[in-house]
Amino acid sequence: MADTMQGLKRTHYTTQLTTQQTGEVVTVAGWVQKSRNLGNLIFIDLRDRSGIVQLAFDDSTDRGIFEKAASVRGEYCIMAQGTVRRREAVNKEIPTGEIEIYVTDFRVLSKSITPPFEITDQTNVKEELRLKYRYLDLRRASMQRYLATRHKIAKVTRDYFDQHGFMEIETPVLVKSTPEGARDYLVPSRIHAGKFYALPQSPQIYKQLLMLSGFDRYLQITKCFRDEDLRADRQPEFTQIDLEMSFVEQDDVIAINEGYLKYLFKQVLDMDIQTPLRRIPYAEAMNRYGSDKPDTRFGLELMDLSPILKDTTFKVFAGALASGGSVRAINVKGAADKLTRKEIDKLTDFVKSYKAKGLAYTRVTSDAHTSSFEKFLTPDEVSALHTAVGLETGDVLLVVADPKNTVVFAALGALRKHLAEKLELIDKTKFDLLWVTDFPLFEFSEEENRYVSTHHPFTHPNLEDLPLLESHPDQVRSIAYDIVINGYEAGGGSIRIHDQELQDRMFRALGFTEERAQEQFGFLMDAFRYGAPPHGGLAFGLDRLTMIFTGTENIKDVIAFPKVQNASDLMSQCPSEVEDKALQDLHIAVSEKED
RNA sequence: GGCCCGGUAGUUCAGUUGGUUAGAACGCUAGCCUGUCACGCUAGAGGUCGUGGGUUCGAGCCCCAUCCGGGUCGCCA
Repeated sequence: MADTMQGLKRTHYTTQLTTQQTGEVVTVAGWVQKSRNLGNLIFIDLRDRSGIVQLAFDDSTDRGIFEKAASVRGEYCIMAQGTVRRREAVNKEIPTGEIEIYVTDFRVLSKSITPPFEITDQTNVKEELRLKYRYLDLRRASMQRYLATRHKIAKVTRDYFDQHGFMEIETPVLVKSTPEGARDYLVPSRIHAGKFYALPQSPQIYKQLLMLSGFDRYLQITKCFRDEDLRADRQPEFTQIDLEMSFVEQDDVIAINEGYLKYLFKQVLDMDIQTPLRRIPYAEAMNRYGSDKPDTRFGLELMDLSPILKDTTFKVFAGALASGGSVRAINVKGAADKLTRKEIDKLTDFVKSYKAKGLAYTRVTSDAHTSSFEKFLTPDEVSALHTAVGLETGDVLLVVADPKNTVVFAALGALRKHLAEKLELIDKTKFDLLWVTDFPLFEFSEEENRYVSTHHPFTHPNLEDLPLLESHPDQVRSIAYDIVINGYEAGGGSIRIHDQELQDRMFRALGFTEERAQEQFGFLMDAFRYGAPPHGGLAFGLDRLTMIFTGTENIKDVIAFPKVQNASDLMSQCPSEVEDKALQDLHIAVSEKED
C-alpha cells in the first residue's frame, strides 16, 4: 500500500529552491529521475515540471525513511519534506546544483514499473515507442518545454487580440460538408439516415457570417480537420488561430497582424522584429525562389535563362520553350569542390522526384570546365549564359528545363532548399518573416479539367483584374496574402467577397451551376443579401508557429497526442472498429476490406 | 496510389563471404560501498533477429510476400 500525502502540502517547484531557502523546511513532489545509493548515503533526484532537485538521506536519517529511500526506483511518484542546505559538492550543471533537501518526511505516493525507455532528453528513442507511451514521453523536459511554448503563444495571442477589440466566438464542429478543397472527415447522422456532418476544415464561412452579424472583430483558437495524407509538418487535426475583421482592406489586416507578430516574438522569445515586413508578390516569389513560401535566409536564387536560349537548337531546351515552359538555373557559387559528378548525379535523382526530366550542369574548377549541355549551344549562347549567371571558377550551374513552368519551379525550389541544408547556408538562429501577396485567384485543375480556387471561392479578386474574370481567369490575381516564416507557411488570409453579384460571377467562373452554388453555399449567399460589410481576415497555424518558435521540424513534437503517418494514434489505437449495434444506429454498412 | 529509408535483448546499436553457443553499452535484478550527480565495484537475468513462406547441408545475413514506423511525390480550397 502506497503512502498518502496526508499532512504534507507542496511548498515549491524544485527550481524555485535556491541558497536563499537554506535552513527552510520545504516540501516538493514529483518523480524519481535517478537514485544514487552509496551505502550509508542516498541521493535521489526528484523531477517536477520545472526541473530537478537532489534529496539527501544519510545515517542520521530516520531508519524507516532511509530504508524507503533505498527502495525507490525510477519514475516512482514521491513527495519529500526536509531542510534546504548547501551541498558539500556543488553541481554546476543544474540550476539547483548548489543545494539539496535533507529529508525528514518521505512518501512513496505510487510505485512505477520499469518504464520502456528512460525519461531523459539524452536518449534517442524511436518515435514509434515514444508515441505508444506518450504519457511518459511527455515527462521529458523538452516535451514540457514545447507544450509550455505552445501555451504561451496561445495566451499571448488571446491577450493581444483582446487588447485590440477582438472577441473569441466558438463556431460549430459539426458542419456541412463541401466537396471543394480538402477531403472532409465525415460524421454520420443517427437521426437522418444516410446523411453526414463534416468536421470543419476551417471556420471560414462562419467567421464571415459573424462579420455580417456585426461582431466586427473575431478571434478563435480552434481545431480544424483535413482528411489528407500527413507530412512532417501536417496533421489531420490541427489548430488554427483564426481571425476576421470588418471594414478593412488588405493593409489593415496586414498591419494588425504585424503588430501581433511583433508582440508575439517579444513576449515569447524576447526578440524584436522589424516591421513593416517585406512583401513579395507571388509571381516574384516563384521567379526568384521557385516557391510561394520561400525561405530567404539564404541566396541561391533562380535565374531564367529562357530569353538567352530563345533561339537554341538544343532539343531539350527548345522543346521546353516551344511548349510555353522555361529553362531556369541556380548558380551554386564556390561549391565545385563539394558538388562532384557523383553528387550532381544524386541531385539529378532528387529533381526527378519532382517530375523534372533531368538536371543539366556546368562545373568550373581551377583545372577543368565540364558541362553536360554547353556542347549543344552556340559559342554566343554559351558566352551570354556565362555572363548572365556570373559564372566564375568554383561555381556549379544547375539547370532545369521543362515544358511546364510548375515543374521547373517545383524542382528548382526544392533543390534550392536541399542545397542550402546540404551546404549549411542557413543561419538557424535567424527568423525570416515576409508576406507573399497577389496570389493567382484560380489555378487550373487537370484532374477536374476546370479552374479551381487557389484559396477558396470567397477570396476577393484584385480590383484591377476584375475585367479579366471571365476572359482570362488564369491572369486574375486575388487579394490574398500568406505570412511566411523561415520557409513555412505560418498563416494566410484574404479580403473576402461581400458583394453578392461578384460572388455570383465568381461561382460561374468556377463552373458552378446556380443550383450547385445554392445547394452548397445558399445560406451564405442569402445572408449576403442583408448588407454585408467589407471584410477580411487571416488564420495562423498554431502548430506551425510553435514549431518555428521552438525550432523543431516535427509537428508531433508540439502536439500532446499526435497521429502517425497513417492517421492512427499508437497509444489509444484509434481509429478502431465499433460494435454492430452502433453501426446499425448510424445506418452504416461496412463493406469487406479490399485486398 | 508511387518512390526512398528503417525494424536484432527493456532501450540504443554492432553483427565480416551464409558457418559452432547472436554481442556491446545503458537499463533491469541481487550484494557491497558516506558526498554522489553518466557514482563505483561484484555477480546475474534478459533474444520467436517484425511476421509468413522460399533457396540452402546450414539464414539475423540471400529471394518473395506481408505488417509496423519514418521521410517524400501525388494530395493538402
